Amino acid sequence: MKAITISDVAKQANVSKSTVSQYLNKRYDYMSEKTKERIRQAIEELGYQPNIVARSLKQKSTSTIGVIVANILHAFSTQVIRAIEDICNEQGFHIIVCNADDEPEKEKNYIEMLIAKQVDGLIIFPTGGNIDLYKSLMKRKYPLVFFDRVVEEIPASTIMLNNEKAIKMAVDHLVDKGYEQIGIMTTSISRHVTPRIERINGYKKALQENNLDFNEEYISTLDLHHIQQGLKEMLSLECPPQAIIAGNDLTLMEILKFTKENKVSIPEDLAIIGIDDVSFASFFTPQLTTIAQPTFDMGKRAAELLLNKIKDPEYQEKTTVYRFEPELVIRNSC
Amino acid sequence: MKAITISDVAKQANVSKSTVSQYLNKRYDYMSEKTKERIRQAIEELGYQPNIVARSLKQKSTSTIGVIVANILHAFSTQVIRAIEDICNEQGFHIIVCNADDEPEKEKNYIEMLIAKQVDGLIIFPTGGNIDLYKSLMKRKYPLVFFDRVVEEIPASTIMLNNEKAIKMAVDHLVDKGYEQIGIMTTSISRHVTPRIERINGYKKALQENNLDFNEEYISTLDLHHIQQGLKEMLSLECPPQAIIAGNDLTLMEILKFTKENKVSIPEDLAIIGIDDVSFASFFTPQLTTIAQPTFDMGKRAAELLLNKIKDPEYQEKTTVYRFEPELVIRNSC
DNA sequence: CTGAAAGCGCTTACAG
DNA sequence: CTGAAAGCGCTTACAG
Repeated sequence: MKAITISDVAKQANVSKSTVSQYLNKRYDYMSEKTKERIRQAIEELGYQPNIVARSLKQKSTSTIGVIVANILHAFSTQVIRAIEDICNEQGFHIIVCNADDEPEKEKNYIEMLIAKQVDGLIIFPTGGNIDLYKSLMKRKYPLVFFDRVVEEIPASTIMLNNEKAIKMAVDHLVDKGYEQIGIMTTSISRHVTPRIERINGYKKALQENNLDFNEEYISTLDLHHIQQGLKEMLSLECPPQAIIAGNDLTLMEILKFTKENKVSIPEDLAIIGIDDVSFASFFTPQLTTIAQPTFDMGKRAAELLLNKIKDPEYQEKTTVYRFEPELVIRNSC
Repeated sequence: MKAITISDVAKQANVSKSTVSQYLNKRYDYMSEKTKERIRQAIEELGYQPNIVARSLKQKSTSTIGVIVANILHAFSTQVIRAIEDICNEQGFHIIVCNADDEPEKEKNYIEMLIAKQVDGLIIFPTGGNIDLYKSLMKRKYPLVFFDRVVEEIPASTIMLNNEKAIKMAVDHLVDKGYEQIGIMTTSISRHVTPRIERINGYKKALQENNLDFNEEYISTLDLHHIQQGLKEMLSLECPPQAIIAGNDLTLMEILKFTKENKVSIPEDLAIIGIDDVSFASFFTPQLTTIAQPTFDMGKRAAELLLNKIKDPEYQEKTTVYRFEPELVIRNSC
């Protein structure tokens, strides 16, 4: 079974390929009704479907964008992808999603592969490990939007949560509730991942603003599988924290596993507030107070920005970092 | 900034395009070391990247497969996608993921779009609403694997959970624990979604095998946003069930929301067992007993099957429906 | 060991 | 109102 091409349609309809192509692209300017009808019929009879690869080669545009997330295990990534997909779908774009697993090497391969596949633009949660590559993309004016992480030196549009505000909301809420020894846990910052850094800095600032003492031992930045151990140590301090801020969903889940196994009751023994509004927050026992990110809006904006850049290469944005506001969802875990 | 093409490289290296192409495709058979080296250098100096769109047009293969899930909100879908991606990545394939939202119309558009984009094969969680289209794919021998849903009349390879066994494990476990009034809730079966149908049937069978009475009122198949109401009604029966089987993760979450809001305690007032091992099962209070699906293996198999078919169009499989075995994870909710 | 030529399936500027 | 021709960037069978 050979594929049907535009030539077959042209032959069947007794017109030239050019005319069929005009028809397909709805450039009917001067096309006679009869011709249109003949082509329509031929297409139907043959079950013709245009080959988009051929069109892409000629037009130098694939109507496809690449999305490279740092770690697909965070529910945050999934939600953002969903939002991006929604917007792209409305505009006839497809997305190819890749998961860099926080490894610069994988990220590099994916970027190169996606470019070779001629995607029209890229949304990247950058690992931060490929500065030269990012730079060359910028120089080539490749449509590019960064997500969730700022890369110093690279003036690409970047979608971010207002992380300092998020932490400040968490600290302020805990203070309101009467807590003074407040700890923070998040996943490793060895690669200087922006949100984690900003959350730690925001934490220090917020303590100051509330005139609370800062205690280095109340900060933990560990790999996922060391978090439970880290929490154990923090709780064994002479003066352990009364409340913990979980820096993201996976960290929160590790903390909850620990409290469950060790019968630490929330919030009596330990108050908890998490960043990222996890799916089970509302029916967990106790119901979990969280700082929600506007994931859908953030993904939507990233997609819109990128599509604008793709459609108009001269498109100039005003700012380069777009900050989104977090929301405090008060429940019962603190 | 014009893109660098194979002609530029050829010129720079003082060889023909053919030779560069041979080099790129590692057909070094008789290529002299000197030529190789010159080409290598030219590529490096120019920063050349092959245009895969052009190659695809010529080779009639895009090294890309399409995955259309019925509903991306089920964690099951996400996990399966992850597994598919892992396998594809190993073999140099990319995936384009689409979400049909359980709407046949959307599914149809996606299938046609993906074919127009010349994907090499398709993994579909079929809505069941496009029989003719599925048939035409089969006739054209388009590499195709169905997932999670059987479509009668279409003899495509299909990856399935052993749903009857899953339910039987759930019922048996509940019976072991002394429960006799066992209900089941799942999302709507109006479109004859296989797993839901099989789960309901398996439920009836399992009751019989355990010599339990069957009560029509203990079966609920409702849209997600009516589940809480449905549960309320079931619990208001004169003789309400003592245990409920949740047919999937989203159903389980609705049930848990209800029990939380109405202070129904688990398992004292109501025992619960869920199909799909939700992320919070191990640290929920009480810890949730579930029937886990081997999602990773299932996704992996789907990808392997499809890739085999793509590589060898004559590839003949033995069976057409592949059943995977569920696993009972005993915790404390029943 | 390497090159010239044809062709993949489209689109588009131009001619008539 | 419609068609012939060139070209997008590759690959490949064949010739030498």
